[in-house]
Amino acid sequence: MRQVTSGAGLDEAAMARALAQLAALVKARGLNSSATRAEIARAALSRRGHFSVEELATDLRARGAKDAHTATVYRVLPLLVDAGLLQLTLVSGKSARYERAFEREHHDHLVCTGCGKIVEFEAEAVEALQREIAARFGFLLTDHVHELRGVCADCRPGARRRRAR
Amino acid sequence: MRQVTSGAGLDEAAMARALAQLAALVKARGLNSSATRAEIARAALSRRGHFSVEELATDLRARGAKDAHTATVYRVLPLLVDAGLLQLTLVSGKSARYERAFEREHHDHLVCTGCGKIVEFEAEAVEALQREIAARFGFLLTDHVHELRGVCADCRPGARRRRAR
DNA sequence: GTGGGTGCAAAGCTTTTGCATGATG
DNA sequence: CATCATGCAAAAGCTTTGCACCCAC
Repeated sequence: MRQVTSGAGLDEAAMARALAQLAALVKARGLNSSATRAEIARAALSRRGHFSVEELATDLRARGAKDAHTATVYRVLPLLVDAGLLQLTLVSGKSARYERAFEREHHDHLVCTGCGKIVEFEAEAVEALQREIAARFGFLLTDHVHELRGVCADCRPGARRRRAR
Repeated sequence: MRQVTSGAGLDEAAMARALAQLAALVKARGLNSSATRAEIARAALSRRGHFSVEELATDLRARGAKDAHTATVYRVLPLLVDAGLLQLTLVSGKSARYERAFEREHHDHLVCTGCGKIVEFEAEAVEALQREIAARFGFLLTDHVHELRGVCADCRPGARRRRAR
């Protein structure tokens, strides 16, 4: 298994590919195009790591001019997920969190319950087992949630203090 | 890997053991005993499968007499989890769902997105890999969320599409 | 012009919290 | 009687929805 990094943001060419992919879905569904939607997509894809709807809405507000309202963001995000630009992650916790999925490899999460640190990893052996399990019960696997929770080295006794957060 | 069944409810002896375990935690924490709390524990342990807080509260109301209020159920459930009687599960979805953990073996879930069917399975190989992954990053694993989502055989038309992750 | 998209406000749900009252040790 | 537990109501998130208006096709 190996660690996976969030990597840098998308360059303009990649951003264009992402928007094209979104446009394709929009067209396929017979929807209209929209500057606001594209703006939300840009903001979302510019984010590093995991973000909440509220954080994204704040970013959009900071971009000045056109500020997409929270309700609109809520309406648009599922579309971005369907378009493969984003994915929903880190299910534990109250509010939904997203992260970029476009031109990123699949990965799961290891979260420290002490400091909140998140390690992203990819383990093909686990993926294979998941497919095997699903097949064994006659399921066609479409998706999965896999989050490991534990205490990282820094947050364990032996290291120093443990600061709340 | 193998399937795990919810099994029948607890018999009276097991119920007594569960309540004793809860009492032990209560004592350890210097809390008071309480009939309401025991009643909530009984109702929760009598449930089959997965249940929401609201469903449990309804059960309690149906038991007549003493009806524990929803707020109380919310307050008590975490204690039952800490006592090892229940565990939080099926994280996808809006509201929290619990299931009995007392005298049951660990398992994860395979959920059909078509009909909602849930298969509970136990895969030691996956557990081992999870420990290995955590160790590799210096984490002490305390918990995990692992939910596979797919479409079961009954919900798939004879012609089968393809959609792997 | 028709139908989708968005801003805004209000509603909806689930969960948490404050306070007064009642139970426990 | 000093705490803890509970009922009740109200608040507090997070997310969805209704409606009027705007924009794309």
